[in-house]
Amino acid sequence: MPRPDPSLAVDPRELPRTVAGRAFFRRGTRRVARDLLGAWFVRKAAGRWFGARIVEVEAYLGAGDPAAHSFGGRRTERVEPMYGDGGLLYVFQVYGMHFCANVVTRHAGVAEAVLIRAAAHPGAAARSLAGPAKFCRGLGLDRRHSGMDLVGSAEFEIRPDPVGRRRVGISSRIGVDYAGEASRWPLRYFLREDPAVSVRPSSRRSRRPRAS
DNA sequence: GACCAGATGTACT
DNA sequence: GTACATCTGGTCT
Repeated sequence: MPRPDPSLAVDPRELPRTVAGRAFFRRGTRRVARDLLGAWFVRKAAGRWFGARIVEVEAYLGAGDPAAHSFGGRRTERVEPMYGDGGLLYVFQVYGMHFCANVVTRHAGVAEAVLIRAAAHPGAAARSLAGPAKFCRGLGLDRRHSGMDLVGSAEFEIRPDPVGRRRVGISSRIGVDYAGEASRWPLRYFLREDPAVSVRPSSRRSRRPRAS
């Protein structure tokens, strides 16, 4: 079981007090996505606390969203956690070597989720969590965590930012060109001017067509 | 900034 | 069997 990066250690006394409960995750997916900005993703492992502050997310809107793994009601073993109750973790592997973590939203049977694209930690290099796979690597998340609960868990919790939302940027989602029109939907949310945001507007690359 | 390789699970034929 | 993925790091210009 991969461990969190030691540089992501946190002092529980310095985290926001409130722990997100079931109701937080059962709200509308875009609402949850925005409210995850600034929130701390916390993992307790080996008797220590680790975590990072979420600075960039994307909403995936279930059966009606061609970019979502649950598009058209697709229901396979991999995506099953998306059909669970709000507050579950959905972790999947891409490109054979990377993992991406999502927070499941709404209620059981509605397969929507929020992808965590980037986070930050005062003790870690500025861009070390700038990307969904980097976030998973930093926190030691992989497929075995898919389906775990972020509510009432001994290992995971989300602590929303009590300060409220700061300057939020909105754009289209990254890396979903295969989804056609839906790739332009404004479902990516990020904290403006945070150095850990994974893709800067000026450096976004257009996806190359896959070589055959 | 642009381009490319990497390594394998997952979905579908 | 086959195509491709909610990506990253390195190289080259």
